[in-house]
Amino acid sequence: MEERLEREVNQLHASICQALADPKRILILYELHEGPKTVTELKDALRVPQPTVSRHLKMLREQRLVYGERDGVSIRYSLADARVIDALDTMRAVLIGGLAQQAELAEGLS
Amino acid sequence: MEERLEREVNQLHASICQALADPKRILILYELHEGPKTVTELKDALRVPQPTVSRHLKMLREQRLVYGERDGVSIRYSLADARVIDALDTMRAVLIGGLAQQAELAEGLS
DNA sequence: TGCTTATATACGCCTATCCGAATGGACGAG
DNA sequence: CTCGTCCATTCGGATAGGCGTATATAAGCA
Repeated sequence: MEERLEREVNQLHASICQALADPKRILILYELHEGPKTVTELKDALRVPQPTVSRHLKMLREQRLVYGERDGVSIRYSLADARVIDALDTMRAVLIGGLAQQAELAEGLS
Repeated sequence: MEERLEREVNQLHASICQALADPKRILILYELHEGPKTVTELKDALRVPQPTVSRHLKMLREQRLVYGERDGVSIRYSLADARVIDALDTMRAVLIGGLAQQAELAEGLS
């Protein structure tokens, strides 16, 4: 049973990572880190069609990474947990580390 | 041009997150965090067919999250950067936070 | 009610990913 | 060299994700 639960938590863990596995969603999260924004503001900032933004927001909502509050005619989205940005920054650092290592290798070949 | 570069880095950022977006790969990374392991050891620990392990390792290798060194007849894999585990732990904390919030909501309904 | 703006969803298409089963390739023992 | 072990890759089918277009829902206002 503990086995079963652990598998499920792991599945959720993967799902939440999956939500980060798209460039546009990453951009959305970084945008929201600067403060709450409406769908229109996001679509203008990212230069992406509105349905695309909404679909990505839906996925982020389902993973509880963001939430939206109606504000008159528009809906203002916010980060649900700023730690997501920490995780993204860490992954970016790992990425840079990998690129540096790759560059060293290339250097060695010359 | 700066625009172009930023898009590319973002794509890589997403790719590296994509590598985390699978339960088995998450388990592999946590296993490797305990120390280097061979493919056979991983397949036994995760109770997964060997080709599956190899395919996942390939993806992790391509993202430079792990690397393998031949050790006689087997290949010993290691984490390339322990910070990946930090990021995973952070995401797991975010996940737990979301679940707690979900539980509060459910509580409120009773 | 009727119109406009803002957001969400549905549909169809394409691409990517996952898996299991089978195959291929590298190493060491004898 | 041959065999057995360990690991990697390929193939085919099923599933999921992303996008653009078109459409639906919701709020505000006349």
